[in-house]
Amino acid sequence: MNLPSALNLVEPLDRQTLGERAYARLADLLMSGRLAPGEKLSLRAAADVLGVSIMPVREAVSRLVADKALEVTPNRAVRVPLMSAAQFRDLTKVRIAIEGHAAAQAALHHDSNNLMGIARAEEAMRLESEADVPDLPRAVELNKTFHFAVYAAAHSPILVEIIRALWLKAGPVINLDLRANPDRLAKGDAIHFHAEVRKAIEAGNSAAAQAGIAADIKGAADFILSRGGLAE
Amino acid sequence: MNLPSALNLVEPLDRQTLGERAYARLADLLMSGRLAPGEKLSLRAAADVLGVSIMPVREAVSRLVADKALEVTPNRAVRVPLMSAAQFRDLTKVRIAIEGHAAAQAALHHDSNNLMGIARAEEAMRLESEADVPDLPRAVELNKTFHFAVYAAAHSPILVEIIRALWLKAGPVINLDLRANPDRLAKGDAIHFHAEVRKAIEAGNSAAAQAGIAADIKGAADFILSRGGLAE
DNA sequence: TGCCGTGATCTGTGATCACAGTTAGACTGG
DNA sequence: CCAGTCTAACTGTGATCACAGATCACGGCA
Repeated sequence: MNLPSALNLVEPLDRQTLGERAYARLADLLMSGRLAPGEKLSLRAAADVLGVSIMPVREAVSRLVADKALEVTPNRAVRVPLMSAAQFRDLTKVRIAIEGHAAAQAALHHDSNNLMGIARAEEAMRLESEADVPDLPRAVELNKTFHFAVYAAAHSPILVEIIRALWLKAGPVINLDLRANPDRLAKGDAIHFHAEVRKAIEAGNSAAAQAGIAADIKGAADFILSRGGLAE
Repeated sequence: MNLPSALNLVEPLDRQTLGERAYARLADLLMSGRLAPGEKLSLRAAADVLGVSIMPVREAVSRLVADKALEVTPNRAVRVPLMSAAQFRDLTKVRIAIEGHAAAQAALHHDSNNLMGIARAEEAMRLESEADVPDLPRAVELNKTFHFAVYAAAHSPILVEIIRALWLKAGPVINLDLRANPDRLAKGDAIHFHAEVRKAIEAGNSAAAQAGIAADIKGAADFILSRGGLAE
């Protein structure tokens, strides 16, 4: 190991396996709500769309099933799980606890990079939602960007990973709805809470950051529940 | 659906897939620390041991990799991840936050069934650790039983699932060590904290339940860290 | 008209094969 | 005795095939 000396900046040639890419693709579909609860997913059809054999898709799906972001029914059919109102309430409570905790940690442990990322993400989403004709899919994406910018500031990879898994479950329910209803975005609740969270984190006020995230999550969840589209 | 009339008590023939069984087996090995960090795992060898082809093992492993309970190195070798001290501290902090939260919820939402389960689990582990020659693997198992009896009392399936994933990561580090060192078990810290947790939950004292679990987790983690076996 | 058998077609699961990349060890040349 | 090379045995990944079970539409019987 004596010679190279020069280019140490060669990144290790990210050899992404097809399975990983398939996973990333499907996970994105779920998180952004383009796959609706109850919707079925055929391995072969998905493989066809992705232009690969079913093997990579199988790996991706088995991961998502492990995360309970997908489920395979006793009748051998893969679909995105239907969520009962009770389950959704449970999920929301857990999200408030964990994401709230992450926001509080972010207020305590952030660095300047984090602040910049959070501020930029907040502004991007604010601009989009104040546009005359907001691009809803883009708003959903920007909302995610903002939240994860906050959580990244907690400097806890494990926490971020857990939250990602939660979003994988919540995405189909929440974002499917948001896509169909510009109303709530226009109302500006999310924008308002996001600003509060940003200011709280900048001020190092962990309790306020936690409360802001909790209010944001609860607001969206109550909106979904009030529309009564959930089973049982 | 008019005719059967007779046996309504036929359980739906739990068709467990080979992949699931392989997953359960490997997950158990990890959680109980029988697979040490850094240890390599060959798909074909594992398939051979389990008496199946490599397909079910592949599914099981890809799930565990998704959970970061296993990892596949850039050189194509699956192994139990090595954990740095920093990562272990992060994991411990997250565990304290989440499992503490679950214990607090358990104190608030438990029912009598839960109390019975918790009391029974606590006693079983106390008896084992007070034996002349404690069966360490069994003690590890009973410790897990107790903790999950507590978390089940929170009545939040999602929370329990998250904690399970955390134990999958912590198992190899913590239980490998515990298996080799009866000292800490004999010292009785865990037993002491468990009793406190049980009493707190029975009394509906959420703060005390949370503190007890936190102390239990922190005690074990500090013990591991003090032995300095972790990298970096 | 209403119901039930039936077969074609689809499902996920599992096994097997092919392949490229890695590793370890014997071997060779200095 | 050590550095280098080459080979043989392994690794996970991906594709393909085989199969049992589920689904659904068609058609005939009541």
